[in-house]
Amino acid sequence: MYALVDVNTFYASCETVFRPDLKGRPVVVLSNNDGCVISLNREAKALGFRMASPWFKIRPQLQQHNVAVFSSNYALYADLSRRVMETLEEMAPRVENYSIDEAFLDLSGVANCMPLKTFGHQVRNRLQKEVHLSVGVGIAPTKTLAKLANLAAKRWPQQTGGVVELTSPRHQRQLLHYLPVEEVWGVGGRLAKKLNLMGITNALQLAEAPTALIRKHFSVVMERTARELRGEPCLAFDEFPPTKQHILCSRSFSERVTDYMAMREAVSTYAARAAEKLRREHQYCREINTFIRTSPHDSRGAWYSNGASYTLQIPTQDTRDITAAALRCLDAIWRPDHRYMKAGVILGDFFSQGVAQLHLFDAFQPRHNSEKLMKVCDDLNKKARNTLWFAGQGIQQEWAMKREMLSPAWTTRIADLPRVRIS
DNA sequence: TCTGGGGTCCTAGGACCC
DNA sequence: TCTGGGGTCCTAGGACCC
Repeated sequence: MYALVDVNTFYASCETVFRPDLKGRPVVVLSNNDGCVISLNREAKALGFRMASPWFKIRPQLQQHNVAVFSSNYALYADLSRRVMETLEEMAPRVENYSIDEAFLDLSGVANCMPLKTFGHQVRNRLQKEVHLSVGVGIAPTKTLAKLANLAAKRWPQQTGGVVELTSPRHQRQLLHYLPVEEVWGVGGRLAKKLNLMGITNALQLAEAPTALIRKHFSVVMERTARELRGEPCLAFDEFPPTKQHILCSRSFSERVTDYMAMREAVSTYAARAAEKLRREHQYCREINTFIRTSPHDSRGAWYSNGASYTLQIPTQDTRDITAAALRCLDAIWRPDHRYMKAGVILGDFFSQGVAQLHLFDAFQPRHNSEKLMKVCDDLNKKARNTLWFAGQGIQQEWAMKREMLSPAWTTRIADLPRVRIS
């Protein structure tokens, strides 16, 4: 048996934890750059506001309804997420940290101690009391069913008390019959449309469709989803996250970038940040990819989107190598006279140590003392962000993202408070 | 009339998730 | 004026191998 625990309206809830004055008030959280809505609490949803609405379009209505609006504050969300996960780890034998606001629990053995539903309520009560966040709990024999049980717990909080146990086949069929197929985990808009054309509109019909038919029209992913709905586990429980295959750092700019030097600063900054993430994963990479693009919504000027990649001879984790490669890629794809909206750097082809395989006649040698130098940089920046950076990243960073309604870093150190630039 | 069989690796693109 | 960021997995097709 698995449980899926998921924090209700996570980002919006985090913003209210330290602001009791917001109780009962609608709250929304905006994406990076204060672009669009990415989290809304129950009150904001009840007013008819929707996910992904551009802020500039709904701003007047938000003001009119006295909605509290926040820029996203990832330092705060990550810290509250950590507290949730730590609490869950104390309660369940095994925990899979699935996303910033959800975890699967392996409930093996729990039923010997108490009814599973009781356990679900204990989890809920404890998180409410200790972390001041409200969660939904779904319990079922497969991950996909646990997801649906969780959905039901959140959709009918009054009737369910926030906990749904979906262990009996009869209850499973009832719920599946009720839910449209696009609500199933793994079925997105495109696949739902295709399923609907085949006459499969609810989750029960997908569960009962012949495997051969599903396999004929879809990939093995859909077959697994259908089997999971029938109660046959196909998705493994991953207690330890597998090592990443790619690391990406990208941002939209606060204003369109047209200047080559500004773009170099941005790409250098993302490369440095990606390198930092790489070192935190204790990996070395060989492939560096840079992409730049204009806005698809921009009616002025032609749309342009391009990327280039560079493969190093020797895997590296040194910011200097990664930045140099990222800038080489930029030079290959940079075209003047575009209004760029976004750029990013992707690292790939990872190795767990620097010198994986030296080329027989290789002129390239690993940099001397690279690891030590990078460690010094990381340690300094860990104490206080942006203590030390490479000159190429720039100082003014006019293109850096906008976060005009950022909440304070309630839970973390003073050093992490939003930095005020003194010029 | 009629031209093998069995693999690997890589990449681009499409789908999904939060 | 203004529309996020960071990931995963699978498949088809091409190049290449013996």
